[in-house]
Amino acid sequence: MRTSRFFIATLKEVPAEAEIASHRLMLRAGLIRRLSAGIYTWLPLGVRVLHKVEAVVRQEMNRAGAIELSMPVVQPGELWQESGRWQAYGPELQRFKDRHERDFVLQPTSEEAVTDLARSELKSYRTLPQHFYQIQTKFRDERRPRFGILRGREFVMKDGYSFHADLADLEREYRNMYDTYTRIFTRLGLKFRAVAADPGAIGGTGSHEFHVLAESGEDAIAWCPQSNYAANVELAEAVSTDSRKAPTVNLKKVPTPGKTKCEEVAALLKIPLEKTVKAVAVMHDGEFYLLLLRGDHDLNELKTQKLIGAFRFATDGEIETALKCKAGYIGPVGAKNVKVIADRAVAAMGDFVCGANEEGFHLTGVNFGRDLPEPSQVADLRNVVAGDPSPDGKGRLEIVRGIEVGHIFQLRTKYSSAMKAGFLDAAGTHKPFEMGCYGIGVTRVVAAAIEQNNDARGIVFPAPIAPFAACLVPIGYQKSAAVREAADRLHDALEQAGIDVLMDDRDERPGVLFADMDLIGIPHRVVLSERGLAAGNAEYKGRREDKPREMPLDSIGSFLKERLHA
RNA sequence: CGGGGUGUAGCGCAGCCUGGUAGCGCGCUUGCUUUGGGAGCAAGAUGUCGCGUGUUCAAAUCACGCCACCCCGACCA
Repeated sequence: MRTSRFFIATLKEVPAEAEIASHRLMLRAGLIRRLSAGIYTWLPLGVRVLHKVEAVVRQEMNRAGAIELSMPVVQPGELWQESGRWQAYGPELQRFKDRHERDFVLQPTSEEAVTDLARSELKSYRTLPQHFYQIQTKFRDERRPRFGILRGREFVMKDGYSFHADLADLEREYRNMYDTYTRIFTRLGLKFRAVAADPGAIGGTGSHEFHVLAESGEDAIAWCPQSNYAANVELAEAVSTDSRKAPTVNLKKVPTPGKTKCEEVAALLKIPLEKTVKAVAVMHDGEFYLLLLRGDHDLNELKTQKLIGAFRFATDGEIETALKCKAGYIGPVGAKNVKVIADRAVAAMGDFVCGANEEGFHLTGVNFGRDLPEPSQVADLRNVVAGDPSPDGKGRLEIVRGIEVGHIFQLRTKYSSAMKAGFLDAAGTHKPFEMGCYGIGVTRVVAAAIEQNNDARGIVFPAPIAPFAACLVPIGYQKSAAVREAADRLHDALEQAGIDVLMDDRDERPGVLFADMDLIGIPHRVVLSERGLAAGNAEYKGRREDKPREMPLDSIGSFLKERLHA
């Protein structure tokens, strides 16, 4: 391919809308353009990258025994009412009516459509197992689309759905997909990690997320280098190995005017933050709860919800009614008629500091049993932090950030039951399908890969997803017949050898050509110049390398081939 | 959805406070020069100043309303 016949749309200046590296670079390199909030056009260069990712995904899915199909983006609302997701989904689900006033949705995933297909086509255990997948456009009306392609409203996803006669077979396919995903992300050249996850709104039991590791990731992952345990922070169990020590000091009320945060109180009293306890006030079912956490710990809302059910934070008014004290100075001591749940770490504390339930005062030297009753309940309420013991007991946790690019679930019979989708088993009894579902954010993979692979000059594409494998930069193509002839010949030879090469034959100064090819992130670069050609040489440089190296022109082809297959 | 911010040429921005001729850099077009890391000179083209209403002799500029977009939070997979 020649740039003169392609479409290069690089930008020298950075569009103001882009905050993170991948978004900035995708705009600047001319991979995408924004059409509306969270909705992007994929330019020719971007489409090539997208197709490369799709090709790897397709190959590995096929190899794993899944079969590709394609389901409609527009789906009847009826099906969604049947599964219950019409009600369960919030405004994220894009609904609309057709001219006959019938309800439709834009698919955010396709459980309903595929389950509908299965119930009419898969009627016997003999037709099982079956795994259908598609690579399709999805739409979710995100409350806040951001980070360009990373959290857009329209995106491309590989979504696969498997149907099984029993749980054992579902679990077999689940492991198969775990391995397949591991192969896919490895082949894509990404640094990633599979982590235990919360099944969330899709429902079901077992679930793993695949995260590309990147500073800008929206998710926090707890992992243990010693054991390779990994879980989303939402889910990772916080274990406390401390045990409570006997009280050594007396209870004392100290003035802390204006100090409402644990950090401020700790600073004022010159004590470590770990000696303070914060009380988080929440409401559930009209009942007032005080959740006790160590000052340096954060509430895990997911764990809390699992423990007490759907809850919300109490308003200042509710706090004053329940405790007769302004928010900021509340605590468990003397709290009447409220449920107190202590985090495990708090339950192990002695001589701690907490709010006195009196404006402007805190208590020091607080001890359970002596100064207040033991908490009515002790539970895991907090997010794990770096240094916590790993829940498997084999080391200490680190916290890394990741971008979720894949998620596998065991749905079990959530959809098949709701939609009466089942089969006859060998004994002739009707059973609902055991279902699995497996997603990969294809467009998100592109952004995540760039997030993980870039430098000051631009994108550094992993070879498997680079829009072109190599670029050819002839210096003075439009001026020098010698350069032109040599470049044309090399370009054609490389293409014939099956190498995806982009020759930059634009009439631009060398600096422009170099800068663009670097920005676009093509992994291998060959430069031809009059000077080099006179000595029979070409010049090679890898995108990650600093210095180019000279080599004989006629060895470039075989050299590149070797590099590409390395 | 709550809070904050921004809408002026394809992109990045100034002008607005203090109302009166629409500006700069990049990009684009043409010509000449230049040609190994985003060239130089010269000449040009490009604007419903987000939309609407109002105030005024006069609105990019002031007021009100709306819309779009961005950021933080909440929410969500």
